[in-house]
Amino acid sequence: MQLDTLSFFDKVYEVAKQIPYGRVTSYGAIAKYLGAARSARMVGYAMNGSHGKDVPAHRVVNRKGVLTGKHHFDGTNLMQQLLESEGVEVIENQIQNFEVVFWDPSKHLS
DNA sequence: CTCTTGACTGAGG
DNA sequence: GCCTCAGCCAAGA
Repeated sequence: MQLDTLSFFDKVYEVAKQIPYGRVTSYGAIAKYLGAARSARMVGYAMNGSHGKDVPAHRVVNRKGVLTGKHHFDGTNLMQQLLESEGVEVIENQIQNFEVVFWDPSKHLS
């Protein structure tokens, strides 16, 4: 995939789609992988437009493993349910065993 | 071009 | 560890 021909938003989507089932990553990790480590906010901002696409936005959380973006999903706990259905334990918007389920794109992708 | 908007992050207290 | 502040920067108006 030629990321250089895509807009920043599209790059984020491409990486997000690579997140394995039952794993999660952070906005900063994605940004870093894209070579824009200072644009973590943009990653989250980009996810705003991820609706309608096959982007697992629920697998992207902030560095603490907190579902900061759950408010952008339909229900109040839809994001949490999606994660739990994948085997990720979530309590009060906080991912449990975050270090275990964390998936770093810069380490798993070429 | 300028200004605003953030689903963030790291540093400092 | 928590809270607050400031820097970050792409996209859209």
